[in-house]
Amino acid sequence: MNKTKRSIMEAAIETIMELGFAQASIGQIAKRAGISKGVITYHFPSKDELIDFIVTELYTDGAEFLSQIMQEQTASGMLRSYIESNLAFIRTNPRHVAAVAEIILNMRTEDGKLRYVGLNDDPILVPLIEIIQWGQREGEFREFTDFGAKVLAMTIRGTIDGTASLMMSDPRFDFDLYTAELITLFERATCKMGEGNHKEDK
Amino acid sequence: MNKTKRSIMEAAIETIMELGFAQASIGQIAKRAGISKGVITYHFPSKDELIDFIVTELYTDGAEFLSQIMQEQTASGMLRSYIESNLAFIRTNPRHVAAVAEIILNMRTEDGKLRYVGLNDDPILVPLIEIIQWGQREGEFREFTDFGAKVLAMTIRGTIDGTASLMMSDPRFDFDLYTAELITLFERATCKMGEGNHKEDK
Amino acid sequence: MNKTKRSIMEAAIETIMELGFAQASIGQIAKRAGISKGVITYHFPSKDELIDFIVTELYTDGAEFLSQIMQEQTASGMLRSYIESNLAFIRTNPRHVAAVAEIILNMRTEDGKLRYVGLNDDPILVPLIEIIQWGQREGEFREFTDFGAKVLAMTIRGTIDGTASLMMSDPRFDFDLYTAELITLFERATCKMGEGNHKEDK
Amino acid sequence: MNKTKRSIMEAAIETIMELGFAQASIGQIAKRAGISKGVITYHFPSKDELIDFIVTELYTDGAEFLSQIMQEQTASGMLRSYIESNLAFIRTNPRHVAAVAEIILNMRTEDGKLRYVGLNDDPILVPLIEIIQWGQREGEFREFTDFGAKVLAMTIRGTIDGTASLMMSDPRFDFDLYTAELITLFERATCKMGEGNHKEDK
DNA sequence: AATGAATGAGTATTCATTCAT
DNA sequence: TATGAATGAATACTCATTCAT
Repeated sequence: MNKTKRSIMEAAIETIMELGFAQASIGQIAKRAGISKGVITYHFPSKDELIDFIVTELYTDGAEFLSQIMQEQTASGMLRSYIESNLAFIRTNPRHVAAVAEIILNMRTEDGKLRYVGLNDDPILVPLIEIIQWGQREGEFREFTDFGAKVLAMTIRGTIDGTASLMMSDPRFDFDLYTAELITLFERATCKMGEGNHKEDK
Repeated sequence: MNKTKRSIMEAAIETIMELGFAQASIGQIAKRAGISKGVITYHFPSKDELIDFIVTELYTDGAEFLSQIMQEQTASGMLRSYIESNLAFIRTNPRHVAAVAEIILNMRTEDGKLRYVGLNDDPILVPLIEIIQWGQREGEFREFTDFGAKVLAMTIRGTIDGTASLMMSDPRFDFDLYTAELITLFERATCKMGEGNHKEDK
Repeated sequence: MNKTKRSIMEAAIETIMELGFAQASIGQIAKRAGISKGVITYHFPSKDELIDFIVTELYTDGAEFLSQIMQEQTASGMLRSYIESNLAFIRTNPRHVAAVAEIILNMRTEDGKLRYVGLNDDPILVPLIEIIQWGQREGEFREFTDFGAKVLAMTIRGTIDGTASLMMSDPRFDFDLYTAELITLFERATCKMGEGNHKEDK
Repeated sequence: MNKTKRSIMEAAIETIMELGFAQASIGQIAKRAGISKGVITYHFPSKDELIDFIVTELYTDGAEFLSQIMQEQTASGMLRSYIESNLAFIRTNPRHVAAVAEIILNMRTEDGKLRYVGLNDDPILVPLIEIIQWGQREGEFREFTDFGAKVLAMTIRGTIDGTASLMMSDPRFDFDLYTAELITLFERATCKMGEGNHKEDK
């Protein structure tokens, strides 16, 4: 919508990727946007609000993109869909995703505490844990303790969250292959023994 | 050996944990060490050298600690040993490990490039990849493409690397249970179908 | 043109004169300019660039001022003109000249070497040496070895360069008289014996 | 006499020559002397006293060396002797002389004023002025106003004072030739017309 | 005599923010 | 809307000096 705000956001993402969050000063962002510093503080009363805008924008995009996940009939289908759609979203804008990851890991409040909830915090893991527990109840997945389900969920989430920077650091990164490998990996990690997974990874 | 240097290192680790790498200024570190800023620059000519000291010290400790991994007869034993010993090392000094993770993710050179090789860089993954390929050759593990082995290695490494901050953010963190769960998870992810792993994780 | 840059330059000159180059900190300059330190680094990205600006500005002014020297018909006229115009230029802005002399004598690069070519370096002496050699060829001046011409040139240049600080340390300094005395002195030093210089110095 | 003090002085001179006065910190001096900083402050309660020692030592040496100047019968002989002996002294220890010149030009008191009297101050010029006025009274030299005599004295002194750094910046510097050229130059500048100085400087 | 450790004031520079135009 | 100027706090680092050993 607001063209200037978006272009500032793009420049900020570019700057964060290039210099890291801590070095992404308003001056550097303005330089990359080809505007003066004042323009930024005009559109974003404070730097915090610019950062917030970048994060929120990604979450809004993400929520929309990911709203169609939960239409699978089986838990393993759901897990596959979860991984596929998350990675697909990352693929649409890896720079934005990677920048927000940088922000989340580094942005702090005045008293030094992380400003955004960690990537491994419960609310984020809930959907995954629910998939796992559903699969277990249905007999599709192996046994999991509550803690085991959480550990798996964290592993999956952590792997997904690492994808964007992985993708950007390797120009020949094969996204489809990577997705297939991860799905295989986590299907193996969840399935019951003796009951092979017959799916042909796309 | 050198008491002051170690106490400065401890204070630096504490500061990085509390405020994050970017906010861990010499002033803040000195305050936590209960000394004046000058003492730090006396012992470490530049902040970079202090950071380097913190990183190197951990690597030295780690190299010693991990030197006894490779004594298993089977690939799955080796994988288990790899995970166990890495986590055990993290357990000995999670704050130091977490601080170094912060450093590696954030420390940059003047031109904005990451100063330390990323956690997912090949050299770090090599031992893991070799274990996986060995298990596959021996018929212990399932089939892996080269890329598949690398993806698994990255997943394992990423999960291990996330442990320290996980451990510190949760005071009731059950280390043994977490270790067992991860071993189970990755044994499942590697084993052949139909040939269950019968080991009861300790 | 740029008012603030010029006022910063003026304050810097004043500070260098008052405290010396080494003590002329950005803080002191800002204090004398009645502005905050930030203004200086806003207009001059680094202190070196401020210093460079001060030096270059003087050289630009000087080049313009001195461009009309070389219109005399005789070597002794030229020498007189050289001295007169150099001193006249110093008179226009002795503080600036004296400050730049301080800078040239003291400004060093990181490795400790003088940053600006010395006042006695060849390029600066060339015009003077040419005048002397011309006068000798024409039979106006006495005999000079190459080295003798250079020594004389250094003496003349050194005397001229010392004028600004001389002038400023003595409030009753008589500029015209000083100029006349120097011209007499160096005419005597160059002229052939027995052929008096009959000019009445202005 | 005191070996350590002298070696510290030598190191200080070396440091001042290499880095300039402003950068000649106690640390740098200690490094060049191969001792710890503490040794310096042990022997010299403050840096100022070290500097004073360096200056005083040179003046003591100089006073002794120059005490035999005034034994010439004529003013022009005296002038020649003055120049010769001053240059000869500089030749004995050009580094010390150059370092002290650096000190005199840069050392300041707390309030920013030059600590040592300038090189062009009256007391230093008095002997030279007396020689000139004597030569004029005796009819050996040309007419000089009081101010003219002072200007000449300043020129001579300035030229002599510049010799040390000149000498050190040029490894092929020919001291004897330089001395001869200066003597010729200033004899010409003082002599009456028509009464040539017939000496052929070697 | 000599040393290493420690201190605190001072340095240039970076930067988010404010403001007048 | 947009800009350039200005501010003041914070940063890493330097250094003369003090002190215990």
